[in-house]
Amino acid sequence: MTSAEILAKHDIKPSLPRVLIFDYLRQHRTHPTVDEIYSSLSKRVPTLSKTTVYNTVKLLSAAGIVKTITIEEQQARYDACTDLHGHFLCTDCGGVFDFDTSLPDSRLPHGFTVKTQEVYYTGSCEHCSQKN
Amino acid sequence: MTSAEILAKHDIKPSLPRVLIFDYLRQHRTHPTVDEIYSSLSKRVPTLSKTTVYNTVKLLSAAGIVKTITIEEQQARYDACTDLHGHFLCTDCGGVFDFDTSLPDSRLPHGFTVKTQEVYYTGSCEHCSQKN
DNA sequence: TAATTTAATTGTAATCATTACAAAAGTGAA
DNA sequence: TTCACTTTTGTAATGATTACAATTAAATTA
Repeated sequence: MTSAEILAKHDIKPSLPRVLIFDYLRQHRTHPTVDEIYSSLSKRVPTLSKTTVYNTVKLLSAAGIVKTITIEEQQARYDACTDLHGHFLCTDCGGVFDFDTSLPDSRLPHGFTVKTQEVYYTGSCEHCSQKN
Repeated sequence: MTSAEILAKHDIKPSLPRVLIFDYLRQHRTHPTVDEIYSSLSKRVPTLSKTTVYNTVKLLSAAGIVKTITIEEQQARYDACTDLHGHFLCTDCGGVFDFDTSLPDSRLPHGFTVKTQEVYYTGSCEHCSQKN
């Protein structure tokens, strides 16, 4: 399914900036920050505003078609893959990697309603582990 | 074990501000922010600096006796309880609640070394679920 | 104890990600 | 075209965090 179709299905008008940003996230599974999205796209679309990137990732995240990754204090990252998987932050090189995971077995307090579930690990990636 | 003893055991000199801050976190299991810690303690210790709170929670977190909770974009929260449990952010009222959880069954890429593991859920707490 | 070194704390000033907001541009209907 | 509405943009705030230099406190040495 095209990005425009997915946006439309979620009642988001598939304007050019929105399609570009969503496309970028679907094609770059590196958990980019707003700055990375903006820097890459503004080369091809010089009129793009960073505010639009902020607005759009918030919109896509609220619609549930993009996940906001808050594994770092400094800035948020975004992921268009909403299938179940964990995120691993290498505190040496700063990279964020996917890993396979189940959901944990959780007992929530009574009456709580779940919207999102995230599994975050930190440590050292293979490359940085070897250097230490 | 007293806070001072725990600090000493981790080679952290138990200065007054450090003991106060660690004590505060051990007694207030509400996942306070730096601002909340500072506001509460500065009433009794007017000379306390917010920078010291930042320095100290970073120090305690690096020592592994405090967990940094990055479930929100806006600001970090801190938790002196390092036993296994999940954190639930109510996106309506902003509260952060503990819940019982196992660790998920994860397959990490080869060679990765794990330092911390976090399970974050978002949604609505019981109180806010009822209002909706 | 006094002098000296080292570590911890403080206050202020930056930094920088994010948001607020109002103006400009785009879109669609009548 | 004109009007109403939505989206985008640029700039200016906001606010959490960090950098840094100065002060204070603690530990060490003579």
